[in-house]
Amino acid sequence: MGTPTTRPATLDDVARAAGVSRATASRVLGGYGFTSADARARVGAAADRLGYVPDVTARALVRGAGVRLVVAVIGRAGTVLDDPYVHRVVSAASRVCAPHGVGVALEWLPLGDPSGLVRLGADRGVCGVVLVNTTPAALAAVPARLQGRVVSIGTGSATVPSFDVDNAAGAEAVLRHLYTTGRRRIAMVTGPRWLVCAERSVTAYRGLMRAAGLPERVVTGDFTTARGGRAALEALRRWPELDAVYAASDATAFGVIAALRGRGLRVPHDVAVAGFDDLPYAAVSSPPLTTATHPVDRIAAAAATAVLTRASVAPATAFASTLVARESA
Amino acid sequence: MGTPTTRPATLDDVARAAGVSRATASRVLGGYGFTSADARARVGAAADRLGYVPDVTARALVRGAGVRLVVAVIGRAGTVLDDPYVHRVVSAASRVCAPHGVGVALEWLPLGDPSGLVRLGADRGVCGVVLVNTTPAALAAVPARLQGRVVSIGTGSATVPSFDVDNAAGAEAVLRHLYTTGRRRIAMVTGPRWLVCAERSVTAYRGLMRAAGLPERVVTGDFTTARGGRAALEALRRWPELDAVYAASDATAFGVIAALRGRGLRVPHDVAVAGFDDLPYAAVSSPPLTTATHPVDRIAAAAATAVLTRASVAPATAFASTLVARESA
DNA sequence: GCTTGTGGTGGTAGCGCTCTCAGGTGTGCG
DNA sequence: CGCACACCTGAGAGCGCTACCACCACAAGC
Repeated sequence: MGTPTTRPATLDDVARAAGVSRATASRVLGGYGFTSADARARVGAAADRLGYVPDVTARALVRGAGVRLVVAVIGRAGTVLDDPYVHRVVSAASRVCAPHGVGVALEWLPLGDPSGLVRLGADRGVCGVVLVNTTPAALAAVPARLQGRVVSIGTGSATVPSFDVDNAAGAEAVLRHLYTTGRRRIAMVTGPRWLVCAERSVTAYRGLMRAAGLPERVVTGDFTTARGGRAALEALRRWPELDAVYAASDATAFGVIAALRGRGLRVPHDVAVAGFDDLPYAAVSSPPLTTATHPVDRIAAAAATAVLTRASVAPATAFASTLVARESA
Repeated sequence: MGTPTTRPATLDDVARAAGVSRATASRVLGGYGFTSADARARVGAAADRLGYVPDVTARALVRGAGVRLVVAVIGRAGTVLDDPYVHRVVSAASRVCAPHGVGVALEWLPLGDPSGLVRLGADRGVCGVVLVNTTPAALAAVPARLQGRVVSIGTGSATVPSFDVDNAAGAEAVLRHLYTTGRRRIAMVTGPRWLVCAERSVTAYRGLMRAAGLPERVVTGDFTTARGGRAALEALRRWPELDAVYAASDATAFGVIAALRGRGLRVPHDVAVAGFDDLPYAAVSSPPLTTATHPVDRIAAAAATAVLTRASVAPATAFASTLVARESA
């Protein structure tokens, strides 16, 4: 339980209480090297009698391990940090890191200038980096010292393993649903065009449309609700006949729905709308949004785990995305 | 800029390059003690020529300062960590901490058993704690070593300063709006009853109803959408005549609206619904939700800053909440 | 006997930093 | 001239921990 003393117990205290040397106590607590059953018992007992908690700071110092994981978000402006997507990444990473005594820091890497990575590479406090919204420039800017400590959510590279949702499969599931429910004049509102992983959805959309002999109708979005609304109006202007919109994110879809309604169109009766992400609100929006799942928490947890354990991981891990058919499409 | 060497530069490297002792370099970089203009110039130049970044780990070790801030969420089950509210607290805290080389860790303190605080008190890696969803039990369990390093979002105590939204003012703004738009049979769906800060809204509601000579209609909720829906049905059963619902959170309000519609009632024509939080989705929901602002980001940033700077702060800081009148009420 | 393990232990050198302390060099003043 | 004082500097002692290394005891093999 731990006697509440003024000063937290140190390894020395534990060793002294157990009648062994600091080295032996360290071996027992660290679980390495040879230790007798007797030593293990005594050190263990002493440790939890004193409420011993290892000092991650000292440990990191001597191991050169670092003490916080940086979630580096690449984007156009500081506001990308407000994206609920980023929130979920940070929370999931934090939950993985907490038991290791590792903290999480959220940082912004301006789009086109990922030189901040150099500083992160020089910072000994950093035990690893999770890149969000990867760009080729960022991948190229990863400093040598960080090799093997950087992972990416989104597209990776030979040296940076990636963890991502299977955008193509998600897009296909949604588009197939639109098709089987009779929609043929389907437009897509994309994510930001510089985002490699967002482009995968567009590629999937184009491929599917072509395969079905349907015309391609693409409008650029940026994952936000506001832009989604504007994109919907543009789509309507260019293709007044459209009967479905596939939005690259749920937030976009909400904007699309609001804009369509503003034009007097009924969703899904006149125009079906589907999103991507399956945000919590998607289930309670009006109408409830048809979308595809995006297991951000599992993705971020896997990414953080990979950094923390430094285990060798596959260069690219894809997480399944499945259709959630509700009422908007 | 920093020449990309294999090993990040240390203070020794900087001192040697500047031709001064480590102590002088430390004084210059740390900005304390006496330093000559000459020394300052040379050390500064050497530092950024070498791309020197102080090792927060070593610094924390010698200062006994800790290296991560813990956001401790008190709640019924592990799932409270998925609350978007918590996400925002973590992100805002992280943004404040990042420049200091401090990470953020998210932890869950089971409701009724805040003994985890004892462990945090023994953990030298922890530089402070931000308590979310404070309970009296948690306030009492704060270990001595953590005194002055713990703040609370929600109600505090003599030793734990608090930062919170002005629930009462927010509730009043919303209820006044309902009243002036002609609603008289107003029910409230509350937050969790054990949450001190949530009870402040209920108290405000009761006071206002009483002052207006209106009957009090209170149903217990827990801030979730699902519970909001069930609470709305219960309210409808008990008071079929009601013409407005004040939900203690936007998430609750969404559940309420969905449930009311399920009963064939129109919002706001038959029943007005207002929430509290002003989530991003509130602006695009259908109908757009009337609610009151909850500046979580500013609150969390202030809380984190207080812990980090250890400056003396007022025992309780309230952040204004203002009405956002949209269409649901 | 001597070697070569095998299982266990303690001494101790740092990791990179901060900060105290003992000095050193002026400058002003009695 | 002596003394106080302000300004500046470097040596060095650790912060708590890990891990390298030397050592010891005992057993087995030649």
